[in-house]
Amino acid sequence: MTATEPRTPPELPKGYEPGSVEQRLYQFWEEGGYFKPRPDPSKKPFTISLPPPNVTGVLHMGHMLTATLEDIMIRYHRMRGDPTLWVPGEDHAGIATQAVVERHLAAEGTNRHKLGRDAFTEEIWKWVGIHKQRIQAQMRRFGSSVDWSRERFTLDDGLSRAVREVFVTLYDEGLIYRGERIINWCPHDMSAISDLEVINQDTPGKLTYISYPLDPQEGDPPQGHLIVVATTRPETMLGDTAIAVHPQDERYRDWIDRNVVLPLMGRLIPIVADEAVEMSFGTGAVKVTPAHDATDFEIGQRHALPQIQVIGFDAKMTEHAGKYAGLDRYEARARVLADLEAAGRIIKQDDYTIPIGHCERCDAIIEPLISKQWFVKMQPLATPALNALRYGQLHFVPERFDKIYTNWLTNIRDWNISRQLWWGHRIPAWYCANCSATTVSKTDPDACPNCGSSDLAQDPDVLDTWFSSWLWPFSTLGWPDNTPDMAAYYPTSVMETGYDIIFFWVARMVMAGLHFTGSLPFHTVYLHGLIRDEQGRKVSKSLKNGLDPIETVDLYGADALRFTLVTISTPGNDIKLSPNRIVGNRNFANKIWNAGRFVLMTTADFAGPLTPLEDIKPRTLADKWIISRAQRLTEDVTQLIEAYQFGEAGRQIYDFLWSDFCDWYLEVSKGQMAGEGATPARTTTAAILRGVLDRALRLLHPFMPYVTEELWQYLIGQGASQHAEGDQAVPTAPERPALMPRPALIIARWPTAEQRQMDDKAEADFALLKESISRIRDARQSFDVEKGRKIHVIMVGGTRAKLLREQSTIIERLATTNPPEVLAKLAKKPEGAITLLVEDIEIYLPLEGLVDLTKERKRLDDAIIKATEDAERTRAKLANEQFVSRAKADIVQTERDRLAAQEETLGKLRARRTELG
RNA sequence: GGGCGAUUAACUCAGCGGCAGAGUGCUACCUUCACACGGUAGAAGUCACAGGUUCAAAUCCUGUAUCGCCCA
Repeated sequence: MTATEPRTPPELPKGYEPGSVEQRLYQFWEEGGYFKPRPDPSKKPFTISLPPPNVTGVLHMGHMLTATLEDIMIRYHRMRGDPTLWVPGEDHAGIATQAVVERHLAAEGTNRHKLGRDAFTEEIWKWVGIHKQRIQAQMRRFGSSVDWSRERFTLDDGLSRAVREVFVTLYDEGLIYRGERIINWCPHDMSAISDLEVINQDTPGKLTYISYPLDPQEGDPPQGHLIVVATTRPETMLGDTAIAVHPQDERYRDWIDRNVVLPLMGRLIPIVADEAVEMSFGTGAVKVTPAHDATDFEIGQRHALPQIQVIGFDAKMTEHAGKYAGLDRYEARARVLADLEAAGRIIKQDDYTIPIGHCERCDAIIEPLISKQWFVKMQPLATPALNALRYGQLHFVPERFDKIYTNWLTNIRDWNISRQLWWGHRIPAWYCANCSATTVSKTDPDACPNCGSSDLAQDPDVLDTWFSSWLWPFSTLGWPDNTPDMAAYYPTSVMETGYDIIFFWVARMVMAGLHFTGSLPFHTVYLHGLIRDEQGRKVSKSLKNGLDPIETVDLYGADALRFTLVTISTPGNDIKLSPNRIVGNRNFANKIWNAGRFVLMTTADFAGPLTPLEDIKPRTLADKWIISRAQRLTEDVTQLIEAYQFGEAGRQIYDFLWSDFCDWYLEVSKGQMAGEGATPARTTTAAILRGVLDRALRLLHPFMPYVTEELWQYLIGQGASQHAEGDQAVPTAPERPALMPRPALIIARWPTAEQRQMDDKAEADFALLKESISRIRDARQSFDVEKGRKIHVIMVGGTRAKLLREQSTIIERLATTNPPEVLAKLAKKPEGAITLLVEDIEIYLPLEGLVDLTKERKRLDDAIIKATEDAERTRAKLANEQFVSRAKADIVQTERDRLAAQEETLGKLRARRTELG
C-alpha cells in the first residue's frame, strides 16, 4: 500500500453511541435488500424458519435469545456466500389471543356472544394488526436480518390452505378421527386442550378411604361385607359405575362380579376384575368413574360400564349428581365428605400428594371429561420421526435431547386437535342435518355428497394452533404448492428454539415434514435454555423480574445484549441474566469502537482499499505475532460456529480484540507508526492495523452486527458522509431500491484462515516478550517507582539475547525503561539491583535508592520456595517409571523440558540470593 | 416411580483426561495524546462429597448430598 494524499481523520465520537447507529444501519440493510437471499446454484442454501411468536404477545428475552442465535448463523452463512434465507412470522395463538381480546371486551362491558362470531373475529384481526407491528419493530431492534418480504402468519390464506390440505389428507388416510374420549377440559377457557397443555402440579391433598357395603347375599355374615376404596376425588363417587380389583388379588377374588351398594346414591354397581388396577395402591380396590377419569374410562370400555357424568363443562355438579346438582365441584366434595362421614362410610384420610392438572394458559384446574373431539392418530406419524433420529438423519444440539425426544415419541398418545374457540382455523368438517353424514373437504361443500341435501353445518370448533405450527417450515415457503421457494429453500437447515417446546413443536414438525413433504424439515435442532433472573427464578409477569429486551437495548445497545446472551450460555443450559454482564459487554462495544477510532486516526494517511491480510509481509515480531493470532482466531471461530459453539466463539473474539489487539498490538504500533510519511515501517504497520481490524470485525459481525458494520463502513472509506446522505435518501415509498447498493460488512466475505501465516515461533517469542514486560512493570510497582520514571534495565538473555536486542524498543516503550542493556552473558553482577527471571532470561533492575535489600531478600526467598516446589513436583512426576513408560512421548518431553527450566530458574535464584548475603 | 441437568474464585459462568480460566467485584497505583464504558499490577479456588479407572481426573465410571427441570 502506498500513502495516498493525507486525509482528515473522520470525526468519530469518543464513545460508541448505539442509539445513533442501530436504527440507521438496520434501515440501510433492510432498504438495501441485504436480508434477501442471493441465489447461487453452486452453493448449498442455508435456511432457518423463525419460531413464530404469539402474535398478541410481547417479545421477551427468550425471543431475543432465539433471534440472536439464529441471526448469528444466518449472518455467518450469508458472509460465506451461501444463499441464505431467514423466514419470519407470527402465530395466531388461539386460546391466548382469544383470551386477551375477551378481557378487552369485558372491560368495555360486552362479550363475544353479544358480538357474534364474525364481529368477534373481526375485532381480533384489528388487534393482530397492531401487535404484529410491535413484534416487527422489536425484531428490528434486535438486529435480526430476516427477510421481511417473506413474513408469514399462521392464519394467512396460504397457510390456512396448507392446514386444510393436511387435515383432509390425514382424514382420508384414517389418521384423523372424531371420537368420544376423556379429554382435558378447561372450565375457564371452556375448551378442550391437549395433554401437553396441561401442567401437572404436585399439591398436598388427602387420600380418602371409603367403605362400600356389598349387596348382601346368602352365606354372608350377618353384618355383611365391606369393600374399602381409596380416592383423591371423593365427589366423583357420585358417578361411580363399578369397583375394580386386580384379577390376581387374593383379597377380593371371591367378590368379583358381586354388587356393592353405592353410598349416598343407593344404586347397585358391580365389582369387576381389571389388570389396570394397582394392587399396592390404597386397598387394592378402586372406585371406577368412567366419565371423569382416563384410566376409569378405559376400564369402563372393557367392561361395558355406563358413563355417568356428574360434573359438567362449567365445573358444577350435573343433574346426575342427585341432591348435589348445581354445586361447584369443590363445594360438592366437602358436602359429599360430610355426608359420608355422617353415614359412617369414611375409614380414614391420609395426607397425600396429588398431581393436579392446570391449564397452561389460564391456570384453571383441568377437569377430565368425556367429549366428542377430533384426534390425530400419532403412532404412525411417530415411527418415521423416531427412525430419522435413530439412523442419524436428525441431530440435536446438545445431544442429550435425543433421549427426551425418543421417550416422548415412543409413548406418544393421540392428539386432541379441536378447540372450542372462535379464533383459529375452522375444522373443515360438515355435518348433514338430513342424513347425518360427515363431509371433510378442502373446499366448502354446497351440498352433502351423500344425500345431496344442502342442509349442512360446519363443525363450530377450530383447530389447535400447533396444528398449523407443525407445518411452519414448509407452509411458510408456499406448500402445498411447489413454489420456487419450496424448491430452493426446503428442507430448511437448522431449527433453533427453546427446549421447552421440543414436544409441542419440534417433534411434531419432524412428523409433519416427513409425512407431507417426504423430507426432514431440518437436519439439526439447536435447543437453548430458558432465561432466568439473577436469582435463578423463572421469569414471570407476576414477579416482574424479567428484563424487557427493548428497555435493555435502549440502555446498553443491541450488540451488548446480543453478545451477553450468546457468551453467557452453552446449548441447552438455562441462563441467569444479570445487568452486570451486559454492562461489561457494552464496555466491550465501546472498546472496539475506540480501537477502531485509533486505527482510523492513526492510519488516515494510508486510507484506500484494504490490503488482504494474506498479502501483507510482516516486518516485526509483533507484526508476525498479531497476524498469526488473527489467522488462528479465524480458524478457531469458524470451527466453533460450525460446531454450534457460539458462546466460545464469541469469547475468543473478545479475548483477541481486547487482550491481543488493544492491550499489545495497538501499543506496539504506536512506536511503529512514529514519524512521518510513507516509510516502509509506517506503511506496513498501517496495513496491519487496518487488516487485522477488518479481520476481527468480520469475525465479530454475526455477534455484534451494528458496531462492526459502522466501523467497517468508516474503514472502507464510506463512513460518515455516506451515512449522512443515507439518512436523507431513505425512501419511504414502497418501491425497493436496487439490491445491495454498496459494499457492506453484512455481505463481506467470511475470511479463510491462512495456515502460512500461523507462526508458532513468533507467538512463543512474543509471549516471552510480554512476560518480560509484565514482570518489569510488576517490579516497578512493588518498589514504588514513579509512573513516568524511566529505569535502567539489564537483560541477560543467553541464546535469546538477539531476540531481546531486536525487541528492545518495545520493552523501552511498554515497560518505561531506558534502552535496555542486553547481554548474552553477564561479566559483572550489578549490585543493589532487583532480579527477575523470565524463563532463562535474567533481568536486573538497578533501582538506585529504591531497592530495599531486606525486601528483595524476602522476595527472592519466596520465589525460591515456590520454584523449589515446582521443580519437586515435576521431578516426582518424572521419577515415576509408570509415567515415563506409559504417557505419550511428547507429554514426557514437555515435563523434562519443564524440569530443566525449573532447575535453571532455581539455580539462578539461589545464586542471586547468595550474592545478596 | 422413571429420566435429565447443575454443583469450579465473593458473585455470574467457561473449561470436560496432561501445572485451574474469564467477566464482574475486591486491593494498590494512574485522568500518558483510542478508550475512566479506560490503563497497569495484585490478592483470591481441597473444581459439592465418597469411592473407582488411569502413568495422570475439575474432566471418565459408580454412589451420596443439595438445588432445579422434564415425563408418568
